[in-house]
Amino acid sequence: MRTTTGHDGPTDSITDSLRRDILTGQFPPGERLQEITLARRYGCGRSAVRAALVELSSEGLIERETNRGAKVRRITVGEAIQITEGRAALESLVAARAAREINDADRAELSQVITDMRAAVAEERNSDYSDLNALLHRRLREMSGHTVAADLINKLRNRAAHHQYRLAVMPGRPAESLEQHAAIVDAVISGDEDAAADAMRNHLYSVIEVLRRWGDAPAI
Amino acid sequence: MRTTTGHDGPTDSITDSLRRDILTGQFPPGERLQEITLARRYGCGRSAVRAALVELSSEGLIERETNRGAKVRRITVGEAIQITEGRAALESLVAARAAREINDADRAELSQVITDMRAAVAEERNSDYSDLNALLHRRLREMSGHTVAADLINKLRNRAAHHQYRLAVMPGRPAESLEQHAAIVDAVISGDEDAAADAMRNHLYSVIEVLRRWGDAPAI
DNA sequence: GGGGACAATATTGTTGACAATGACTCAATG
DNA sequence: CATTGAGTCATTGTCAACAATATTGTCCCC
Repeated sequence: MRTTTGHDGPTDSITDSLRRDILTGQFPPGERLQEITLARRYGCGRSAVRAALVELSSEGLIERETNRGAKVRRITVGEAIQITEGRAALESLVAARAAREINDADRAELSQVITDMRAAVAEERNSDYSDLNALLHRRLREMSGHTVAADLINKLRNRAAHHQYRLAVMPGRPAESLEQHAAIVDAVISGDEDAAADAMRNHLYSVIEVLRRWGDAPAI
Repeated sequence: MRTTTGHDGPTDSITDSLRRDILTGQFPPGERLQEITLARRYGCGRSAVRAALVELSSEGLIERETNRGAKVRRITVGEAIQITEGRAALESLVAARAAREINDADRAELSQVITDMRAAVAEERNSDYSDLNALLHRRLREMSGHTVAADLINKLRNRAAHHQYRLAVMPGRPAESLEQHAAIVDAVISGDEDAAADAMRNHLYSVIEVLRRWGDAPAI
């Protein structure tokens, strides 16, 4: 069951519901997050909401001022670049580790993802490509077995989610990033740790290049 | 004023007090953190304690289970290695950025830190050397201007603090790490981004080497 | 008409009580 | 003697009321 408000009820924690609603844009950057309003929205008391606000604040998704409430954090392009630089450092580590730990089943799965990506780009199914993109990065994190880095990357991805989204709908961008993803998978499959790290870093610094071009002409 | 319990009162937040008490070993790994006990200790209500627990949990310092309370997380050697690998990825980014942003005042300051380090090692003032070590890394983060990476590194350092401490009192270790720190500073001062990143990575992977040797013979 | 003091309102921070959940004790039973 | 069950206890999760604080609006005086 999924309601139109975008939350499933008390099955998952209020923190997860609120995080999802922020990431999906139900609460745009800068929006005030009033405790009593959120409590009514999610059908719980203020304490649960407060716990969620504390947690999301430490994740960098919202900012809280004492006695002045919480609001959705507005991520500048400059900060999005720093976030992606951090991701580049950590995801290259993860890619190298995945190349070391790879097995045959994982090799087949990664190849399949690239195949699906090519199809999605060819047929201009941008949404599917975006999903496959997330899937590829997630599976690489899982294969690496590096839980510490994987956890940090997850939080960083969330923080820059808005900017990442704008990237996915940029004309010509999927085709460009497809080749970078293919290079990453090639390196991981062949077990070349250094090449995997380089390919991943190269991919994310190309993302940074796009963000930097946006820096001069901010949109939305 | 500083009491024997090691907290200053309500001047700083309960989160900071609790974090400090965990890092200084007042609450050893595995210790249960009971809300009502902490509330009495810090002279506040349970809600403030709960907020602190939520935050420290997301920092990785404690683990919380629903309806079962919180306890200080026990960091295995394996996890300490992963944490240091993450730090290596992020601190090498920071070192490179510091090398790019360096100015003359910072150059003089970094040189002075190395000079002080040499003196501390020569006179076997291990505690002083440890402080200078923290100072050097912190100043490099500040000079880099990379707040995102600096923040993540801070949290990672906290998580592995216990293991780092054991490292500082290891015989012969300060002398070894001194040369690595000197190499980092040399590269940063000369503005060579790649060399700075390499030197920092080299330093932290030498830390990992020590941790790995400990893995076979865990102490304390 | 403008500025500052002051009251009114709205919102967060805190406390205390109660409900819900899990762990433990101990006896009864096979 | 081990096991299972009910009952008890300790602890966390939740809620509602109250206090503290910031914001807004109003009135008076200049």
